[in-house]
Amino acid sequence: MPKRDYKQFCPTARALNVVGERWTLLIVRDLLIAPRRYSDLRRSLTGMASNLLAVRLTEMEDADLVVKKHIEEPSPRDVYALTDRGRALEPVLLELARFGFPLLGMPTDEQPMMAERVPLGLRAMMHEPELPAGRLVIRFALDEGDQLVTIAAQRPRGQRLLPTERVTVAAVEDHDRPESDVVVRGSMAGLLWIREGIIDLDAANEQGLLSLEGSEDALTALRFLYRLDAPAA
Amino acid sequence: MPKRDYKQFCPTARALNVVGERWTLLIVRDLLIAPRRYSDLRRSLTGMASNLLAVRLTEMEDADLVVKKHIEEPSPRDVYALTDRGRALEPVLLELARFGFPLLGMPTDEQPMMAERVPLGLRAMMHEPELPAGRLVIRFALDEGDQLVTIAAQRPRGQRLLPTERVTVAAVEDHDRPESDVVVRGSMAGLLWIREGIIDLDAANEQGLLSLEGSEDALTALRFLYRLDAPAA
DNA sequence: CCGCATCCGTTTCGATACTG
DNA sequence: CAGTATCGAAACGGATGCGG
Repeated sequence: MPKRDYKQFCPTARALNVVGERWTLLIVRDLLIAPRRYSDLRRSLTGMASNLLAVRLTEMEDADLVVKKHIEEPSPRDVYALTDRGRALEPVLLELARFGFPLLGMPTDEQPMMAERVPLGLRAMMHEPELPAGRLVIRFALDEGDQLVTIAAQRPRGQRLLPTERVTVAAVEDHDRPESDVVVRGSMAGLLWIREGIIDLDAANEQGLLSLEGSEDALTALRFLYRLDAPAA
Repeated sequence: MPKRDYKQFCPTARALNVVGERWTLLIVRDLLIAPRRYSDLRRSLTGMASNLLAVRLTEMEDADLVVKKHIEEPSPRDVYALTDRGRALEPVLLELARFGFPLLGMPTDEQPMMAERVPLGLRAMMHEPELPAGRLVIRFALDEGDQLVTIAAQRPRGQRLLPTERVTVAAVEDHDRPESDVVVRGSMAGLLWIREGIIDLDAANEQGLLSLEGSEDALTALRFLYRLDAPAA
């Protein structure tokens, strides 16, 4: 089996030997949200040949990016989950997403916004290095077509920004929903329109595209984190 | 011309539409160090077909990652240089390199350490988020086979770590070499051996693989930034 | 249905040879 | 030096089949 390989002594080349093939990083992207089964991945990876998904998954198992495991809850089935090494690709995916935002444009009928892509998109849109001090819990209730995505972005309490207390974005179940300093209602597209400068926050609010609720301080922090203020013309 | 394209409304997928093909990110890696001409790239990208390099470069020009320009200094020739959008890939390359380090192993005869890869490698090896306070100028004088690579890693003076004052690693010309707090002599392989835990800093020093010179504080900071202390067993 | 495997036409890649 | 041209090999995309 002659697998293609960059024959260079270089960490980037070594990384691309493992994740450089077509679809591999998009599989990681999906598994970063949650473990998924084969057919979930198939649905998400439109345009990928079914056999190719099977090939990639075994390659990724060989490269120790992914494990296939059997779970009983909520119903018995096999799922693919990231290993520690696979999760180590999260920073790569976030930086790729940041690079890709200016190329994104707006959703269309053929390429609609999908609810599964909201969590990673929110993380990538947030500008972590310039976090304001203090604790901030944001709750996003975004209506994506048929699905309501509820997510909490939380910066843990703490004086200094340690690497382990990075902001996290996670789905929130109803029963353990944290107290929120800000609630964002609307849609991902609304956030994108504002970021692109197509409309500003007030206009979006008036048109019902995006509404923010919370204390003045928390709203300021949110606008800062997500760049929701009108860019200087 | 049916170009392959992930048909998804997703910033990561959009990014991979532009940089996901084979060799593209390795070209960016090389151009991040300095503009290069066609034949420089050919030498660096061993194993790449020459026609494919030409194809990639025009694709990358179309995608506004690269521009071809004519320069007169030091001698008249055409070079390829990154655009702003191309340089925006630097964080992606750094994260990929960080992911790839554990897969790197040690240089061999077929895959030797190349001097051109030292600067990006040093940046990726450095652990930026945990920078100690204060100013620190490190000078690396690394002997890679036939070439002596001299580089300065400098953290600008300043109280807080602002995103614009990230640590930079740049080649240092003799005439504008800054004062250094630490001088590291040896080779990249020496650094890697220490990081892999194969030998410790003292042993490397005794065997002439790596030597550090500088004040006690600066040495402590350096060992911290580059993880040169023996990992807890 | 779910989780693949097989087949086949098309696209991309790698190696080498060749040109202005 | 800076690319083109050519061609066989590998990878990909799409459809279809098939056992559990």
